[in-house]
Amino acid sequence: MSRWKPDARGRMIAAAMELFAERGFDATTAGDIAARAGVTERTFFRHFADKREVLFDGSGTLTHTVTDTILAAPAAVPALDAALAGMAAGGTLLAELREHAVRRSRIVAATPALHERELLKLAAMVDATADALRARGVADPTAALAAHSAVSVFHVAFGRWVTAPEPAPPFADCVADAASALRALS
Amino acid sequence: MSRWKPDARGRMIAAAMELFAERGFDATTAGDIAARAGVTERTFFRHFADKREVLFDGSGTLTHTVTDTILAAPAAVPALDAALAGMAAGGTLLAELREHAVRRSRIVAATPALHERELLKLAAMVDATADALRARGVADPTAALAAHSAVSVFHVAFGRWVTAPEPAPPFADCVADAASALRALS
DNA sequence: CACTTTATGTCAGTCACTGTCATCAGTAGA
DNA sequence: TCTACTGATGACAGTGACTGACATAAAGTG
Repeated sequence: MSRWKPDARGRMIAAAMELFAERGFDATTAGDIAARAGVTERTFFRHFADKREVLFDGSGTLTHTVTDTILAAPAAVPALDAALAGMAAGGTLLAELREHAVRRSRIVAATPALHERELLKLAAMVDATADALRARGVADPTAALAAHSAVSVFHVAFGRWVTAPEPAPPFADCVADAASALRALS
Repeated sequence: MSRWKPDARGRMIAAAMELFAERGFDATTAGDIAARAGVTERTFFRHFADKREVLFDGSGTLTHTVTDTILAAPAAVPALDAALAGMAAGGTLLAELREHAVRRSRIVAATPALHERELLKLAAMVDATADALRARGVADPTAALAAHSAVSVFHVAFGRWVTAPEPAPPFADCVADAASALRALS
């Protein structure tokens, strides 16, 4: 018998999602989340750098999947195509947890502070994508612009995917639609 | 003789820029800024929604210039071209205050919290740009993607413009360079 | 000259977040 | 088995961002 119940981190994430959905982000204190998870406020801040981060626990994994896919693409694949393949791969990660992704996105959309943090995570994805492209030999500013474009496609595709009525379309279809609209621009 | 010295807002902005540059954002309290500007902390928060906003006072004007330019473009101009024209127009606004823009961008780059807020302002520019394009009859997802693309070009162009050695190139040249790299992607 | 509006000061309060120290289960080594 | 040592947690005090409520007085308005 261990001293503490296991998966305190997971309990805090679940508690935060519930409380944010029930009362909203601003009306929920860090202490509230901690109490529902059965820990102290101090423990909450040991796991999460700030109150917003509790909703963005998987963003590192997502970005990692994206860059792995880009780096694994054959060298002949053009920059934008490689980046878009990364986005599609990241999407399959989300698709496994659609219910969670939808609930989470509703909470984020309802809270300016969380929306702002989401933009930071997307920017981190842009940077990581650009780094991966540079590692493939793509020069700036092409690498940066391809990364921006691909993440914009991901962003638009994600927005359509989470708001689509059930049964949800495959995430890859949303990416393909947005990508073709992007290519039609110029 | 008036009761208060005029332009409290401008004094607070100047004081914040000085203090952030001297000691950094985190080591500067709202009270410090207020004191240097000759007001109280409460007055600071009456003018700025939070400590970060003091560095983003002109962002509304910038976005407004962008959308005005987009709406004023002839109807025959394609979506992406209209959006890029808006970005170039916004750039001329910055070019008038290059010294300020450069100092400000250094402070923002050195502070994660300010970088995050800047992303929010860019996202607001994306939304406003997309709205302007929709008002021109551009449908989604094309409007959203053209807006994202144009603001990405602005972002990349701005980054190159502020870090360019003197004499600085015209902002419009930076936009043109980034735009042609964007078009070369697909 | 009243009356209102506007920009500020004052003060108390909540809450996000941090530093520090104590506690104690589990683990590794003597 | 005894003894450090490690790691996750609790307890607690402190700083600073931000808010609400009320007071004040210059400047505008009739």
